[in-house]
Amino acid sequence: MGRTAGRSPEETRRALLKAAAAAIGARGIHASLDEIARYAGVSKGGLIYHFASKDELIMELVRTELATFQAAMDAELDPADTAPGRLTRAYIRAVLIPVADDEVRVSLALITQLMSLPAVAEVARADAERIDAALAADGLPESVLTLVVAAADGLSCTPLWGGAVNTPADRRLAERLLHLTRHPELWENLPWPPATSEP
Amino acid sequence: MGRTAGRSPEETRRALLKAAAAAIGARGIHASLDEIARYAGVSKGGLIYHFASKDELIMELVRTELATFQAAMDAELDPADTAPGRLTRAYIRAVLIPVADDEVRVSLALITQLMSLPAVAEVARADAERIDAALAADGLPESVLTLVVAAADGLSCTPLWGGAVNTPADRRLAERLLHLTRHPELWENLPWPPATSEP
DNA sequence: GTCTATAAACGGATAGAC
DNA sequence: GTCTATCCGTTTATAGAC
Repeated sequence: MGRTAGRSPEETRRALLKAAAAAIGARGIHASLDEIARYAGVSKGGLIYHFASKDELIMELVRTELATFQAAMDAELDPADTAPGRLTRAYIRAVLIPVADDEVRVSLALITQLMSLPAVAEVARADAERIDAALAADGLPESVLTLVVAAADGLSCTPLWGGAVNTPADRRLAERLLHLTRHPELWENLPWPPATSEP
Repeated sequence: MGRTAGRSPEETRRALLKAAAAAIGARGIHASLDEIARYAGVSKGGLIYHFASKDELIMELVRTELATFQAAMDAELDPADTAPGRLTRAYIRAVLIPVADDEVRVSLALITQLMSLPAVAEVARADAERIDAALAADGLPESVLTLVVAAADGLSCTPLWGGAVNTPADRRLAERLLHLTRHPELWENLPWPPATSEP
């Protein structure tokens, strides 16, 4: 798809990154340069002109993906919301945004494929740590934070196993998670049994 | 590792499947037959004797992995537990079993690598649907089921992003999830706001 | 039942034409 | 700035020896 003529280098680069995301998400990390290039409407030689190696293309793709999620979180941050948990609420909303069903699967497949490369895993780990630290400093009790983050992550990764996303039940749960971040005492004050082991 | 002589065909097959799981989990779906074979202590030719093609090896591996999870769930089913939610409790325990930290990452990497093959994705989807149906018939209110399954899934997939697993907070959450399956009214009777949209 | 040798295809990357 | 042609290493799979 896409023509060759009349495209700026920037546009070509973007087209190549988009093609790489689609190809790798659909066919795995070993989608060939030839495939990616053709999907972007350029030749393999043309791809190599823009990205010196496959590794370079992939690392750029990873940086783009991580930046995209960060941007989504920023966009979901409500400026009017200054209560504890505001960042956690943005995280929940950001994690559950891409409701375009099959898109989720491709996106998850992409990131997991990318994670199989050690260099990528390291970058992603550092990024995850950064987000975790920010969430931990968001003013919510740890027990509530653990719950809502785990549940949001769980909802977002069901397509990994082929499950459906964004069902009515999922949306209702997401709303309740958001509610809990505003009223953490609801969860904390439930009559929990005493912890079973370790002091 | 492992000698060639004095091994029954069944043992060799099992060794090859185990080697394939290790190699693919560690190095991706394109771990070569040569690597897998050497890891199992046989030659590439020997591998091909037992599995006619790489696809056949992989599909067998997938069937094995899915059966292993099912077996874990069965093992976690408490015969003395006849209350509603017994299957869900087994699911939560099974999902959170492999506490051997780095093992989780390899196992998750394996399944996501395998999922990049369409044939595998189809088999896994059918299996997930089967489990979902069983859980839905487990006698828990939908809202509680959705919560505990999502949270358990979320806990189990954090290593995907490089996060730690089985932290004290995680274990505490897991216990609370199990508790909720025995007392679903705790969750249901919380003062939730009315649903925001759709009738 | 397993191994060696080899065929056939494919992948990434380079050189240089246009 | 992009494409063609090509090299070279790797991979799957086969044929046939042991």
